[in-house]
Amino acid sequence: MQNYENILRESNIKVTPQRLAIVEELDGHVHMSIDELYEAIKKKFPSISLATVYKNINAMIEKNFILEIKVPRQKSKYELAKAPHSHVVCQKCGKVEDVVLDLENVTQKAANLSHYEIIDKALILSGVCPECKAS
Amino acid sequence: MQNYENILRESNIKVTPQRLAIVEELDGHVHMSIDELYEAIKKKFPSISLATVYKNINAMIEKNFILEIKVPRQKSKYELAKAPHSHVVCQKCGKVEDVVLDLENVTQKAANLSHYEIIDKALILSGVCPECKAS
DNA sequence: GCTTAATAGAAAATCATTATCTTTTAAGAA
DNA sequence: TTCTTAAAAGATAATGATTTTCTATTAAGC
Repeated sequence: MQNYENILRESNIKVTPQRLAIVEELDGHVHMSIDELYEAIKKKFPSISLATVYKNINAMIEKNFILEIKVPRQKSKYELAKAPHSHVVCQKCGKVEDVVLDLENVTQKAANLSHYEIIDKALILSGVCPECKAS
Repeated sequence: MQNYENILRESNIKVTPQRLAIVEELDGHVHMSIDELYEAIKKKFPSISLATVYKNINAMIEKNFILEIKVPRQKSKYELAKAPHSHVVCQKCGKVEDVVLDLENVTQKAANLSHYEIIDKALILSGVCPECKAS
């Protein structure tokens, strides 16, 4: 696990134990919903408020330190911002995983067709994960 | 505009004037949020309930007749299901537009990497539309 | 250690969506 | 066409999700 205290400070995010806890949870679990985060952090900070989790998540989203993943048929999941990547989601068990894809061509094509200046890409592929396929 | 009455019937969706109104609105506007739909339909059916709009949208989503588009930083938009395509969204004015892209290679790559069986794809590209770029 | 602006926490408020209940209606059968 | 019935509409309440408000606490620079 990295030294998130300094990374947060460099991003101009005031460092609080609650925020560190959120970041460390995300570091360990990669993708978590608000409820999963809240439950996990309550173990360290039993008195933390759900509103605090929301406020901190939103603050860190604004600083592009955390990303929100809007998953079909699920509540959003959150992850630490890192190298751009896409997501696969299992329609059976709900699991979300990263997958690194080159979207350069597709993005270029989209820019040409739409005349938009493309800044961000979000690709979510839904299907069935290997475990659910097997069972 | 198509004959949605028959298309709905073929999809085993009971045809009501309210449902036809929803479908016709979507046919005319392509992408609409719940609130836009509700406001538009109230002009034809002043007594329609927001709950009815939700219930009908959800019923038609279940029949794969309508699709939900989860847009970053916005409420979901809805569209009539048609040939698969992707979306571009303007971060300034919020407009959403269709763009037809070939995701075959990318999907294949994702399946290979993740070992998921991919069933659905959702690609949203965010950026700045030509109009907002100009102004 | 002091100062201050930002944050945490608790609770309430707001917003979004779904459920409940009664009345109405679409659609097939008679 | 009328009858029958299950489904849908509309009104409202309930639930769920997220944000706001307010006060006490605390991080961080001086």
